[in-house]
Amino acid sequence: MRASRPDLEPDPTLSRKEMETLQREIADAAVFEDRFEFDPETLSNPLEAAVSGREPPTVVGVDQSFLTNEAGEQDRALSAVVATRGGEVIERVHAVTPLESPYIPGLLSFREGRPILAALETLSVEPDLLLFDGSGRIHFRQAGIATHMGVVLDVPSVGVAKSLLCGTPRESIENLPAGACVPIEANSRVGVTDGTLLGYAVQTRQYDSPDRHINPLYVSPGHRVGPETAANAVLELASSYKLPEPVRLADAYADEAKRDLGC
DNA sequence: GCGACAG
DNA sequence: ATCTTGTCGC
Repeated sequence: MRASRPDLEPDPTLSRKEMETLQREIADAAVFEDRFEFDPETLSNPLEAAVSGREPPTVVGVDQSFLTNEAGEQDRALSAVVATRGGEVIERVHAVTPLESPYIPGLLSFREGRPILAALETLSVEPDLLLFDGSGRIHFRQAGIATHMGVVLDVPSVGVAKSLLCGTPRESIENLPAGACVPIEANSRVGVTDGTLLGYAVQTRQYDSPDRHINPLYVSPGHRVGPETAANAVLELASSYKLPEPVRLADAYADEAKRDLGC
């Protein structure tokens, strides 16, 4: 698949100031509400799809690993993409590209965006929904990597982060029961009116015993998906593990492909 | 000036 | 992200 807005692609050579300006453009172009054709009830349930007479949507997970050179420094990114439909893997692709930018909190898409787009260009199926490891709207300028990629490709996307970049949970997120969702609202660190709903802390799994507990995921709209749909999609797609299946599979594939290259 | 900060 | 053993719980 190709970019529908190549002018908004993350350019690693931009100055920090220019990157932030581009992110505000991305946020302006982003749609943080449902605007897609597929039936969200059929995301991972083939039976629902059969009953509704529609084929399940193609959900694609994206993750990265990094390769080291002889000197022991990270010099390349490996982007892994796993496409699923009705709970089954239908295609896997990956791409290795040179690293062009360091990791800077808030500017992740300028480090990982190009590699991701390179991998997605080799994907033959058309994604109905893209899942990224990282934030979407939960971002200083409402333009996390899921939002940036979703806007550039104009495909519905969701951000799935393991820790909270910014924003404030409306209530305690300690030891939530499986299935629970707690709103994450904008605070003074986010460039939008305080209290704006940015996403949800989503508890996909939880231990039974009260001894130790699992932390929630932080789910936010990337593009063309509202916060409720994003949270429900992640709950729907997380069958047996904390991470939604497409992301978990992409995570494993990123490591597998890395090993096959000898680290 | 100080603190905070996805992967 | 990555470097890594043991350890707790089902």
